[in-house]
Amino acid sequence: MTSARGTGPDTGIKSTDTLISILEVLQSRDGAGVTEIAEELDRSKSTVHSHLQSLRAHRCIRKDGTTYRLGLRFLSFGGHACNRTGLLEIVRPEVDGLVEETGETAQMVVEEHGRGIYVCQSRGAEAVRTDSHVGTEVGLHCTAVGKAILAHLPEDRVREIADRHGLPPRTDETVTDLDELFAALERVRERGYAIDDGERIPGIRCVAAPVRTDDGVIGALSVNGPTKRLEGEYFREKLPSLVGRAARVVEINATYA
Amino acid sequence: MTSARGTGPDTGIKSTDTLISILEVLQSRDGAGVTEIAEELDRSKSTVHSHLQSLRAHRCIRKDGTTYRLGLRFLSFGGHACNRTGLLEIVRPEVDGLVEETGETAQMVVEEHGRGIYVCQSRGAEAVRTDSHVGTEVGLHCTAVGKAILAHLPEDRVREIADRHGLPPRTDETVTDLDELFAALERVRERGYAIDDGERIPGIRCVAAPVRTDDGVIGALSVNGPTKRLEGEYFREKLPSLVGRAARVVEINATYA
DNA sequence: ACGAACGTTCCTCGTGACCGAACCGACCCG
DNA sequence: CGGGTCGGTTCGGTCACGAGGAACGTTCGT
Repeated sequence: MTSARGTGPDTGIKSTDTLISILEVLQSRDGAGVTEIAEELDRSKSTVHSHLQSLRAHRCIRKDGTTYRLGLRFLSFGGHACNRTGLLEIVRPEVDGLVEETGETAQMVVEEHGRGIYVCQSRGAEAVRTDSHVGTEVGLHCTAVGKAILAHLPEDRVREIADRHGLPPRTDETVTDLDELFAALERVRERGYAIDDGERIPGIRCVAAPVRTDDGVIGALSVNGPTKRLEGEYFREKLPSLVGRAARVVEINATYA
Repeated sequence: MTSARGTGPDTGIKSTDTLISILEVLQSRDGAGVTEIAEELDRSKSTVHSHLQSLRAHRCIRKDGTTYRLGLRFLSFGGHACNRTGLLEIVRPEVDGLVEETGETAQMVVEEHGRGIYVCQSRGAEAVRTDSHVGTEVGLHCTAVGKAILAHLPEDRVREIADRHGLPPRTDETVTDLDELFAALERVRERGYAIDDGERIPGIRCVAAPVRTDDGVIGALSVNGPTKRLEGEYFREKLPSLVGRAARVVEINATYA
């Protein structure tokens, strides 16, 4: 069984391990007190307290009364991370365009360390409210964006990712078998786009197209919405063509920038 | 002069100090190598290296060939930080609305630790390209959003912030005197909105309105654009009324959520 | 007014962060 | 091809410093 000290890897600088585990607790609870964190991580209150003090001195967390919360400084770090290539500038108009054309939710997801991260999202007026937003992490095997990305990664890379993160089921529809996943990826390559039919959230369908440059896949664009609105010819023909076109525009702008 | 060990405070957990200083270097350079970071921070290569290894194991940074870069995981932390109240959900439509009405750039800025951080931004087709994006940090004294926020903070809080961060000049127009700043804040309170006329970036004007709830100011909304398009009655009357109306909508939705 | 629960401070001990130096591999010269 | 340079990576000893327990202060609720 895994150690009582959270779930993170125990490697390199130990203080960093505890630091990150504290951040993870803050993230999972939307803020917490010293005792709460200490118990969760099975560490002394004083240890947690001094870490929190240090993080606060660096403006990484904020203290509202007696509860500590993640700070906005991480947005600053993260913003730099995904804006360094000017990617957002290129992506936003296309994501907004997809929302205008469909009225649903559209987003751009980028792969990093075998996980998908939303870097841009736009929601239509009638769009369903999901819990996802910029910064949300998703597994690659259970989302359309994920499969669109995986389909264009080298096979051993896919195995490595599946090995590292597993294929945890999110709903009854989630692909949990590696061979089955590879078959799905083959279909994605044939069609040029990926779909997710309730594999992450029941009742939610999603169409995604990969965004590829000379460096390989840099991410995927997608539109998602309720199954009842996304069906028939619209779901099978129109939506893939809209998403695909947007993805190609991003590709072109990304390669000449 | 300042110490050779970066600029951060030396308090609490020392490893955290070095960790953050490394992140700061990565941020300021858009990625860097081990040696480069070690020299910048005046530390041994091995120290920097083990920190980088550790950060990478936690998916906080990525390694492209031989250069290390900030990772998207920070977006995940930051996203949680600014989305916990559902604020973004409320703000985005208003920011987008302002862009539609003006064609310029609009944004929401939130104060934290005496600095302003962009949590939402939208750019019109004709909007000027500035270097700001979600996650960008700005000083409060030299921006319209900042002054809109400061104007509704307690006076001692303002002094504290000015004391901590100073009033560094960004352009010839920047307010650098504390009394002058207080006078400006008084005008902001009278008018209900704040302006920035080239105080941060020459040739760029900005109109901002505070967003206040029972908890105090939670941030400010603003529109900015080139001086030549933002002038006369439009700048003095129309724009403030548009921005103010959007801010009030956010206020209402934020208090009943 | 009392007790409980929590955040904060203090102090002591054992360890892990730091460094220097050696190692390795890539790249660039002649 | 071979030597040199520049970068990243590995290794082991040392001593500052982070961990932890206990005591203290404060803020609740009753």
